[in-house]
Amino acid sequence: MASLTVENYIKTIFQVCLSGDGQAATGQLASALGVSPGTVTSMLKTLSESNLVTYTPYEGVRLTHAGNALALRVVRRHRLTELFLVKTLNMTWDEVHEEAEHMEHAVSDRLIDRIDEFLGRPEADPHGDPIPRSDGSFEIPASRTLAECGVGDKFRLSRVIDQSPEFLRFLSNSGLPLGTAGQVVANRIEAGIVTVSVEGQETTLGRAAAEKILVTPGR
Amino acid sequence: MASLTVENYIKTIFQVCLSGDGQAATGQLASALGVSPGTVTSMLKTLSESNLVTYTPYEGVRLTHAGNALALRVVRRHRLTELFLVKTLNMTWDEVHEEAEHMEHAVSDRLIDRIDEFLGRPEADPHGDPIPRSDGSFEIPASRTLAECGVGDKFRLSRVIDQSPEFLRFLSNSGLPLGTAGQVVANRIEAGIVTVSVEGQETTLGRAAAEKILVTPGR
DNA sequence: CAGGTAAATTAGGCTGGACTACAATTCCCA
DNA sequence: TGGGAATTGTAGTCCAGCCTAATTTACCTG
Ligand SMILES: [Mn+2]
Ligand SMILES: [Mn+2]
Ligand SMILES: [Mn+2]
Ligand SMILES: [Mn+2]
Repeated sequence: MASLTVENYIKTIFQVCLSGDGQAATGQLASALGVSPGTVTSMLKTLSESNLVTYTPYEGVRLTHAGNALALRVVRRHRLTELFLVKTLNMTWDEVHEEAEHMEHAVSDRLIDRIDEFLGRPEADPHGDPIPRSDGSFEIPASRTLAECGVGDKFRLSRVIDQSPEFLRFLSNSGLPLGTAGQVVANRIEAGIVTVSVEGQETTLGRAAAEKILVTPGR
Repeated sequence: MASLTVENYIKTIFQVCLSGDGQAATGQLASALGVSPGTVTSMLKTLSESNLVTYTPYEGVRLTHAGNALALRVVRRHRLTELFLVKTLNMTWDEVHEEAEHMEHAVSDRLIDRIDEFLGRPEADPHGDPIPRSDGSFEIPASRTLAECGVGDKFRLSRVIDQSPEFLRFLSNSGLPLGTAGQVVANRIEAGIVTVSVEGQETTLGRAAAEKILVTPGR
């Protein structure tokens, strides 16, 4: 059984690898996990001996097949837990991450499978992040950022990259929850602004914000 | 913040004290927690220094006010979690204890309060154990064992002492879930047998089983 | 009331997971 | 292309929780 600490390392390596070049650097892990670089180095040796990662000093670390499977299980527990809390207790998408961060280590895979069934085998969590399936399969739906959209493009808000409670609340308060359908009415790179129309209501976002929002073609 | 280990010690001390003379002995804690007696002794010193218990070597340990408050919070989290799993996922009373045993350390008090509200501020968990309230109050409803009932007594099954999955499943399969109303039709001490009638159906239990079942006056 | 037994404590040791301080490596730019 | 800065790795230390073995205490019984 992997300890809570090991699960957190593996999940973090998974996420850093996904959002980069497929490798995780010691420093990235250290800051993501809130520990010192030396601590990461020694843990990487441990994980390597457990055959969860392949580690090349001064170069980086990547997950083995077993490590990837463990990461997917932890991510699955996290995301299904988040959705479960939203669906049953009406919690909001800015509240659930913190709770799931702890619960992901405490719920059994059996319980998670029941939650999965209860929720009707959902494909995405409250932030639009895809949910790994119990058989270990995992697909990332195609999408682009709102900033990449051209004027006139119709879209559906499918995923949020910046999951800080502040940004999520900003989106909710701006009438932009997950699933929102709308149309881009302006995208001025020089001005660093994207304006969208949602149900007749126009909202203007800064470019940085627009880059944190993923959309699929709408309507 | 109390660690998972500390929470487990405090909860166990609480339970051992309740089911005995108000004191917990080192050996009882060691076997309940599955650790060696020496380990318990050293932890008791730690807990004592944290002012969670008062510890008298060779005599026993009891909870301080702060220790009692912590124990009640852990028990509250455990029991509300159990009931939540039963109500939302239709889990059975023999399945939920194991899950709650882990989740009780992972769910925040804020989340538990929302679960409490969602469930309508229940007074008892799926096993009939009373749920401590968020203000720290805690009452144990009066009851007696089924074995203490006389012939003709009408009862309602209010709580189960032996919470092993096997016993709980036995009760379910015998048509004796929590809340069952019935009547004692025989109680032969010599034979070590108690017979009850539930909805016209008679069931005979051994004395040991009858002592593990608590009832309130029925009808 | 002495001695044996059961329970508890102490002593010493181990592992996982963290830190700091220092040394080595890599990278990047002048 | 050499040297300084940033990054990474190493060494040594600490603490929480656990263990076993040896010792001490308490209790009971003859
Ligand atoms: Mn999350
Ligand atoms: Mn999420
Ligand atoms: Mn339980
Ligand atoms: Mn219970």
